[in-house]
Order: sequence, then C-alpha cells, then structure tokens
Amino acid sequence: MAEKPTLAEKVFSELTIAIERGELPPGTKLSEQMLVERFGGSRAPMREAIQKLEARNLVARIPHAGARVVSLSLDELKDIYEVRLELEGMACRLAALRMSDTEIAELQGLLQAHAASIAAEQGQSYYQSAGDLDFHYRIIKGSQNSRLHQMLCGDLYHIVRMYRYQTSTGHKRPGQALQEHQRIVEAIANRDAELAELLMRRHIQASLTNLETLLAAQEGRA
Amino acid sequence: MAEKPTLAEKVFSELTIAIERGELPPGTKLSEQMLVERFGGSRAPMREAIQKLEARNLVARIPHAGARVVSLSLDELKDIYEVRLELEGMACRLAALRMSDTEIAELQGLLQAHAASIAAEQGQSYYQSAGDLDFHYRIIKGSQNSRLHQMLCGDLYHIVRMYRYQTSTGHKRPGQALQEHQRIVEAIANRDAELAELLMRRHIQASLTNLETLLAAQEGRA
DNA sequence: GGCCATGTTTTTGTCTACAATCTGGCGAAA
DNA sequence: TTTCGCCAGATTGTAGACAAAAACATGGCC
Repeated sequence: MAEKPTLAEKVFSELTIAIERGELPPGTKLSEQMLVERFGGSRAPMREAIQKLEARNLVARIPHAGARVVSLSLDELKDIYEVRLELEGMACRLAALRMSDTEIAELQGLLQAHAASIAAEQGQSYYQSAGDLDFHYRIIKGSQNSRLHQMLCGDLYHIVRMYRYQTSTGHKRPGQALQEHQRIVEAIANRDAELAELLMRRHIQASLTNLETLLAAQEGRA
Repeated sequence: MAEKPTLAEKVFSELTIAIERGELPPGTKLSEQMLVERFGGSRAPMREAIQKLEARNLVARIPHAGARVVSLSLDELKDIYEVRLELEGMACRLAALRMSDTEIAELQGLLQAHAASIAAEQGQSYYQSAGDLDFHYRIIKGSQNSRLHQMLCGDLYHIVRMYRYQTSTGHKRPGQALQEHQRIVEAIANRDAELAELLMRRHIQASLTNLETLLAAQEGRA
C-alpha cells in the first residue's frame, strides 16, 4: 500500500509545495545541478520533475537556457482569474444540477464547521487556506466533469494558491466569504443553477478585486 | 532563423501530428525503445517527448508501465466538449468586445473566401479542416486572453482534431457551418457580445451532436 | 570610456550502462 | 483442473559521462 513514488515525482511534489509557499519566488532559476544538490540523485529525475512543473505552468522553460519559476504580470493574472471566473461559475451551475443530496448535505456541514471556527476566533488563518479551498474543491467535484476538475484543480489552482501565499491574502473578512459561501450552497440546495453560477462568479470577482488591491499596495511599497 | 529545435521537440511534434491523424490510434503503446527505432537517438529525448505529450493530455502514462495514446470514453469526450462550449463561448463574447475593427474585417474576408471555395465545390474537405479551425482560432485570439488561448489551442484542440480525423467529420454540411459562422461574425461586428456567445455555443453544440451520432454509428459498425 | 571579439566556464541536451519494476508463462501443489 | 508462486524477458527508472550550446568575463580595439 505504500506506493513507492519515483524520485522524479517526489521532487516534483516538493517543488510544487515550495513554489506555492513562495519559498521559491517567481523568477527563481531552477538549475538541474542545484536540484541534485538539494534532493540527491542524478540529473535525469530532476529534469523530469522540472518538466512536470512546466506542464502545470508553474515554471517556464527556455531551450538551452533552463527553467525559472513563473512570474506573472498583472495582466496575466487577470487573464487567469477571468478564466477561473468562467470555469468555476460553470462548475457551480453544473454542481447545482448534478450533486447528490448527500453531497449537498456534506457541503452544508462543512460550512457549519467553518462558521463555528470563525465564531471561535480561530478561523482567521484556517478559513483562508484549507477551508476556502475545500469548499471550492467540493463544488468543482460536484460538477462531475472530470476535465473541468482537472483544469481547475490541476492547472489554475496552483497558480492561485501561489499568489495567495505570497500576498498572504484570502478574503480579508472571512465572515463575508462565509456568507457568500452559504448563499451559494443555498442556491445549490434549491437546484437553482443560474443563481448558483451568478453567486459564484460574484464571489470570485470579489476575490480578484481583493487580490488586485493587495498587489497594488505591494507594488506601492516596493 | 532556422531555430535548431532539440531532438525531443522534433519527436514530440511529429508524434503530435501522427496522433492527431490517427496514425497512432488510441490505446497504442508508446515504448521508448520503439521510438528510438523510429526516430533514432537515445532513450532520453524519447522520454522527454512522451512527457510533453502527457502534458498535453495526448498520452496517459502509468509509472513503470509505459505510455499509451489516450482513449477517451464517450463520457470523457462529452466532458471535453462541455468545457469547450463554455470556454469558446466566453472567447466569442470577449472577442466581440475586444477585437479591433481590422481583425473583424479580416474575419469577414476569411468567411468570404470560404463561401467562394464552397461555391466552387472544393470546399468539402478544405472547409472541414483548415478553414473551420482558422475561424475558431482567430476568434480565440481575438479574446485577447492568453491563458484562454493556451487552454483552448494548447490542450483541447489537439483532442478535438484527433477525433475529427478519426471520424473524418467536421460538419456534415459545410454550408450550414458557414452560415453559422457568418451569423457569429455579424454579432461580433455589431459588438453584441451576448448574442455572439449564444451563437457560438449553439455552433459547438451542433458540432458535438454531430460527432456523437458519428461515433454512435462507428460503434454500431464495430 | 564604451563596444565588440573571444576564450573560459557553466548549464543544458544527449548518450550509454546499470538497477528496479512489471509482464507473461511455466510448473508444482491443492 | 485450477490456482498460486516463481522464474525469464522486456520495459521503465536512475546514474554518470560526454557533447553542444549559452552565459559570463576578460581583454583588445575604436
């Protein structure tokens, strides 16, 4: 059951986490030699790990010139959020139509737990990261579209997480985000697909606006 | 200007074409040794080519067990089209808002050329492949969203092309497809984003329906 | 003083060899 | 006869060395 992962996979997942956490800031060069020194082994698995990162758009590779952690311009970030807005709105609409009653009940339970942890004042950090992502993840899964799931969770979310960590954002007021989440689940429970989509789009739009102001402020300080 | 591509890239692009054309049918095993015999060189570049194919979802790799050309179930194909419907509808809406007048004029010119080639009875095969794809490509580019462009052209279209070649489809009646294209461009020229999106969605929906009937027929014969 | 040519150094691309893992078939025991 | 385990072959994962390309520094020239 231990499922022995290959070295390339281990390096890949460790680097993924490191990049998301900002331990390897955008623009950092990833030379193969450097990875060998850090993880051990030979260059072959390191190359493979870098290629996997490239496939997820976490690094950009230039032939004969190595790989660097992606550094997104504000415009590119907006493009990504624009796509995310569309796809996750779609996921929410489909989830309203396709989720089982059991799944919806679980989602409601999740929000209650979130509400409790916020009321206990410990929600600040918890809700930002794990809670919010778990909520979105369940809805995406509820869409029951494997490709949609792959695109959102496989590609876009890594980038989103990366910029969240770096700006240490998430919604500034977890209370408001929770309220939005509750309305969304309400719409899903009522099988109101169009409303669910609309609410999700607004929710993500708010998230983007929030991220933009933080980035602008960060820019100002720099 | 000759831009010396690496061996891995050459193998990758040749394999991409071969898979799209159905020369390597779904399920075909791609062993590294086999690629060495076919393309020359050593195993390392072949591995890299296979990984690039995996990144584009053209092959599926299982650790220690090799890579096979993807074989999609009908459900998976529907999922892909569902996503394409959404994203390309979005692209069309954005294109209506963002394309320059010049680009729109070029698009209109393209359709006139198509109309002429169809009238000359040579459109049958031409319009199916290059013409249709060119039309969609320009609209996607017109959305001016780089990530959207990458997702549609980089990932989804290879799969779509692959299944088109295999079923030798495209729209059964190029005349009708052209008419739909003309209406879409009309809406874009009027900057009517919502109508443009709606028409594009219908256009792709029709394309999926068409593909489904062809696959069903193919299934029946097999 | 600034700019271009050039040689050195580093890094990537490729090759060959070896180790680990999977696949398929044979034979022995129930 | 069926099923389990084991052995042989093939295939993938990894290692280390060589070749080619790029980045960098140095020195000469304008």
